[in-house]
Amino acid sequence: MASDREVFRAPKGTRDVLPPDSARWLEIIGAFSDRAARFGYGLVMTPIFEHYEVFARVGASTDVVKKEMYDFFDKGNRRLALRPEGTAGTVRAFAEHRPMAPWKVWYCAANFRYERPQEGRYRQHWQLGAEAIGSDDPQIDIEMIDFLAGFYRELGLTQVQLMVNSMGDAESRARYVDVLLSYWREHAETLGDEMARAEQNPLRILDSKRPDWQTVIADAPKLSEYLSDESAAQFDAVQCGLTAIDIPFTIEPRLVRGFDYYTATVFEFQGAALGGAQNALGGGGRYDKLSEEMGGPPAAAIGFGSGIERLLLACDAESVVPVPESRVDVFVIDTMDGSDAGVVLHELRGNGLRADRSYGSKNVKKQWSAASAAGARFGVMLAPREAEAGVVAVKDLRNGEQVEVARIDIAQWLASRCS
RNA sequence: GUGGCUGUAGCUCAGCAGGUAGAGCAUCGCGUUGUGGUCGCGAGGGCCGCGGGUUCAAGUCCCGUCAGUCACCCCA
Repeated sequence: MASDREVFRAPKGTRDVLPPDSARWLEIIGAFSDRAARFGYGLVMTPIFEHYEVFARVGASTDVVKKEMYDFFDKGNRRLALRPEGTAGTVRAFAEHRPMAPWKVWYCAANFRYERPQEGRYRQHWQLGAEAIGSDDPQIDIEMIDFLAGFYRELGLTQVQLMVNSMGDAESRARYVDVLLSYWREHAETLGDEMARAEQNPLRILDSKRPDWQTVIADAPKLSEYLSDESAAQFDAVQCGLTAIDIPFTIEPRLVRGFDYYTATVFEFQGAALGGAQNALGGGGRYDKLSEEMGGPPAAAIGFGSGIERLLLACDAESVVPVPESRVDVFVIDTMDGSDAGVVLHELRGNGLRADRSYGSKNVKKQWSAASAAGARFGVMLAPREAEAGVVAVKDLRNGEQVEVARIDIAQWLASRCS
């Protein structure tokens, strides 16, 4: 593929995040971390790869497992896989360590899926997520959605729509799936060669975007009509809770989400400002049986994941979370051999100032130019004449005014002006 | 995985119907001697994604490939 002269490129579907753009990532992750702390969620970090079977529990009929998993055998012949989503590894950790329930954790992690890349859809993508394991209280569903809705709001996003649905419990869903499947069979002609998919996972067809199916899908039986009393009551409680805290939502009966493990409440935030089909900003739902399937204790749970790359796209579309201007407080210019600058910088940085310099022997003009390019508020020049007098020249780059400050006072002098 | 579109300097793009590459921004230099940002002038930088084909001649046409992108699939 790559000839000898060709430069290496990041693998298909992956991207580098570089400064200054990376500063937006810090801001977003910081905002999430801060919100997580306010909601009582602690950071969890699980391995980037797990035993293949851990992720396989996500569901045998989900594409993420069936055809998108980066799985491999290691040198010890263990079958492993790169994490395709955040929940499975977290639940595995819960099952393994059995922390006190409810276990409320958040993460920021890269996920890997072998699929055809597009904008907002990558083979390695990052998700911010949270999981609350060990409670079936619908109050925690509400808290979870509040967590994520407020996160978007605090970033400044307004074009975000929340869809909710209930997948019901196992019994109600089984009943519904039967009805749905026979409905698809009645319309086998429309579904054509995709009928096999309908047979394997009837729910999957519901959220299809194929235009020629839309009328058939619209008339399909609704899961809500088959919910057990208990499931319906729980779904009601969630809706009431959301209304009570002024979180607008739409009930979307066709929202089924991609993973087989979901039960009861499911939700998804869509970025209205996002073009294209990649408009799901984040989503999640309950997975009340997953812990047991991982060999853990029975533990009802709920969680969500939110893609950082798509979040950035949404931020671009709404012109929020801009790339911050990179600035330093002070730029040190040394007209001698450059070693004094090192000492001064050590002092400045030790005093909490953001300070930088040029490297290598650069003439004074270039150094001042570099100071300006760095967005420095002050330029501090170390030069023989001033050094003899025990002072340094300090120039306010905003107005060009220059003064002399005693060398021993410089850190204090600047610190008091740059806080 | 299926189908469509795109691929030219670091970035954004122009290059008309095939005749051996241009702009803006960025970078660097100069406008002397210890001072930036603004301004003026100048310079460097492109196997035109890669490989093959058609042609006297290809950035420009054809095929393949890689990558990006759009729709489907699926999802964040």
